[in-house]
This record gives sequence, C-alpha cells and structure tokens, in this order.
Amino acid sequence: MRTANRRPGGRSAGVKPGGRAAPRHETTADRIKDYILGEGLQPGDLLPTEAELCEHLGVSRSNVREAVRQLTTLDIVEVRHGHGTFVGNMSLDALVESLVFRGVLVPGDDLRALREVIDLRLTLDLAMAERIVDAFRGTTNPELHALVKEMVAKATSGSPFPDEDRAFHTGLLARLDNSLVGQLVGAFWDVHTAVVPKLGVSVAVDLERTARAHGEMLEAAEAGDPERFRLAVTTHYEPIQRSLDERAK
Amino acid sequence: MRTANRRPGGRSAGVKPGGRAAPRHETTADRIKDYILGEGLQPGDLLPTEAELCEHLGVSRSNVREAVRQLTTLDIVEVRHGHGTFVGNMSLDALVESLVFRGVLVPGDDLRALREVIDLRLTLDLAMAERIVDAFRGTTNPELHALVKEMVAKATSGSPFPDEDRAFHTGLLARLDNSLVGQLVGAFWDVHTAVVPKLGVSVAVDLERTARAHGEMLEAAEAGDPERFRLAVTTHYEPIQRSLDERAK
DNA sequence: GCCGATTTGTGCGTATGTATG
DNA sequence: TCATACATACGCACAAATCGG
Repeated sequence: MRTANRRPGGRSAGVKPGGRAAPRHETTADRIKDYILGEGLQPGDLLPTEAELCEHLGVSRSNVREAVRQLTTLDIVEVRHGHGTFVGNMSLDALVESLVFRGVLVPGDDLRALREVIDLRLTLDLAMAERIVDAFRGTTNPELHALVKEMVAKATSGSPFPDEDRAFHTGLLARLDNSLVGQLVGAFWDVHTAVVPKLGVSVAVDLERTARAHGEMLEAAEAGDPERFRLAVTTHYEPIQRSLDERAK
Repeated sequence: MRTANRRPGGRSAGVKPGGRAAPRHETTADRIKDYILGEGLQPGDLLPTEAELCEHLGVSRSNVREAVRQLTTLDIVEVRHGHGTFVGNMSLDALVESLVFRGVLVPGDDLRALREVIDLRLTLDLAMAERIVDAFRGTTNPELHALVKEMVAKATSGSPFPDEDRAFHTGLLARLDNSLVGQLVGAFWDVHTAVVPKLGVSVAVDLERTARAHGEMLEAAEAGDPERFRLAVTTHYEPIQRSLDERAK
C-alpha cells in the first residue's frame, strides 16, 4: 500500500496538479530550500534570521518557524539557540527517528522491525563484499586495527563497544565510491541502539565472538579474499540474530 | 496583557544529562509520541485536537503546532485541515525528501547522488534475488503480468511508465518477509523521479528494453531461476546506468 | 445548497532565555 | 556588568476547511 498523493520532492508553487491546495508552511519550507540552493549555501553556512526570512518571504514568524522546524527535522537546517540558523549536515537522522518509532509501535511482534533492520545491514555488508575487498586489498589500516583491538579488549572485560562497532562498519564502507551505503548502514546501526533499550529487552550476544569477527573481516578484506570476508560477516551477525530468534518464539 | 504565565519553578522534564537544555517543542513531540504509544493508537486513528493537547501537555498551541509539524515531517502524524490530527502511516517520505534535497545540493557532481541511489536499488534487487525467486517459484501473478503488459504497451508508444515501474518493483519485494526492503526501494524510486526533473537533465533510456526486462524478471522468478533473474535485473538497469555514465563522462 | 460548529492554518504582539561583544 | 541581537515560547484573534443538520 502506497501513500497515494504525496509530493516528496516538494514544490515551489502553492498548488499541485490535482488542484489540492498546499499549506503555506509547506511552500515556505520549499522556498527556504530554494533560497539555500539559489545562494549556493553549504552545510554550516549561516542563514538569514527569522525576521529577515519573514520579510523576504512575506509570511509571518509562526509560518517560518514551522517551516524551519520541518527543515530541522530533516537536518536540512540547524538552529542554535541565541546564535542563528545554519545549513545542516543532511544526515539521515530523520530516517533513524522514523524507524525507531515504527520499531516500538508495531504491537504484535516487537522485534520484527529490529530484525528487519539487522537483516538489511547483513544484506548490505554481504552485497558490498566484492567492492570492500577491492578497496582494501593490499592496504594496511592501523585505525581500523586499533578499533578491533579496542573491541576485543572491551569484550574480554565484559563491556559492550557500541561506538567502536559503528565506527568500524562505517569505516569499512567509507572507502566505497557510494557514500549513501555507509550512511544508511550507520543510520540502521543507530536505529538498533535506540530501539533496544526502548523495548526493554536485553539482547545478550557473544561479545568476544563478535569482536573477533570484526578482526577477521578486516584481515579478509586486506587479504583480498571476498569469500573469507563474507564468511566473517555471517559469523559476525550470528550472535545477534540467534539472540533475536530465541526471543521471537 | 498578562495572562496565566506558568513559571518553570520546577522543570518536570526537558534537560539532558549533559546539562544542555532541550527545546520544549522537542520534548513536546516526544510526549505526543508517548501518548500514541501509551494509548496503543494505530495508523489512521484520531488524535486529540490541538487545544486538547495544549491542555493535556500544559504548553501553548504554538508549541504543540511545532511539535506536530515535526511529527508530520516524519509521517508519524498526519494533519487534515478542518478535520483533525491522525496517526500517520510511518512512510519513509522524510528519507525521500532528505535525499532529494541532498541530491540537488551537491554542487560539483550533480548526478553523484542519483547514481548512488540507483546503484543501491540495483544492489538490493540483486541481493534479494534468491529470496524473491523462492517466494515466486511456481506461482502465477496476474497483477504483475498486467503491469508488465502495460509497461510494454506504453513503451512501444513512446510514453514513460513511472507508476507501473514502481508498482512492479515494490510488488516483487512485497512477498518478502522483510517489509523494510520494499519500502526502501520504493523510497529510492521516489528520490529518482523527484530528482531528475529538478536537475533539468533528460535521462533518455531505452524504454522498450527496460519494459521487457521487467517481464523477464517476473518470468525468471516464477520459473525459480535465480541466475536468470539476476541477469534480467542487470539488463533492466543497463539503460539508465549507461545514460548516467554518459552524462557524467 | 446554506449554515453553523469544529478544527486546523495564519498573523501578530509580547515576554523570556541565551549567546555575543 | 550591561547592552544588543536572536531564538524560544506564549496567547489571542481571525481565516480557511471540513462535516453534519
């Protein structure tokens, strides 16, 4: 089922072909986006104050505030209290927040959304295996090895290592010519870490095995062996998937 | 005109451990989300009016409106003018809008974001090949065949077929046990169709070849042949990818 | 088809907290 | 410390849209 009449890309004019009227704050948001594009502003650049935007766009403060709020949600703009409004970094935080809420909303199967997210991470890691090993073949990556070492150390002491885990996976995908994949996987990882505590479930995993699988992935990539890399990826996801499967039934 | 101005003598919530203050509308949005979860509301259910939310949450209407605007952007709630506020259908429209804007923002390489999106669609279609053919093996799917027929007919007459194309791909992935994949691919498709006109590029593709590749994908899936399916997928994306590569040069 | 009740959309004035100089 | 600029927040009045009688 698809959302019938929605206009994801936005529109500069106030009406759409169907004849339906668009709320003013929607068009105001689009006009602010057009302003950013027209001025060629980049992430971090300063935007006009709300008052200036009101005058420039000919709308009220309430209107620009709601438009700015919408753009803030999408990380297209970023507001700092008492300082000003800036162009945002275009992160995928909106996707994260959306998926997190859906993950805790689904009533019947609490873990379905979480399983789907992890399944998608596994799928992408496997699908990118060739490209990753091609990018890492014959290279040395001290920063990634340091992350693995840190993860192993924390695993042996029984403490989790969420930050290193995320940095490792995004570090692997950062070498690709497709930056969207890395950002998506990072977003899915954020969904994972945000949903788990909200569900009140303790997903116990084999920390040491997970940590060592990271090292195996990195070595396989540097050795240029796609098959070994895929095997390490599968091993890496085994603990968390088994933990979820046990809880599901 | 002094009216009841609540004094924040005791802040109930709104401060984060770091000491930094959290904007009120952020906490208001979270409280609305908590209300939805607490009441067990499902997509389409009616929410209290803005006035009732103001009273219930103890904040002003402006604040409620900004919070609702944020939730509207994420498709967590849906507002209908003069009717009411409802729980949204949790689509990935926010992701679409975010990616579309980023796609047109990148200054140097206009088509990079578009190429990444299409590359990701291709990757997901290929990665899901086994599961798709497993789901379709030995089945008959008149509605998908009808879509293919429609696409071929439009292709021979020289007209594009965006709606049928999208419906076909999401229809294939709808059979999977992972609904997130289908929604993601649909979102990427929307990004594609929204970005192309904004960039002012006419991505000329071989319509007939694309249309026939859809039929080949469906038949391969029904025949239970993953390799044939993957080949059809690759053929399907060839025209658009070549068109993009030529433009990128 | 009109009317009125309900609900969201918009504009405006004002007060407050915060960062900068 | 004070002054200025700005974002944040509140409250009200009116406009526009929707639905039911």
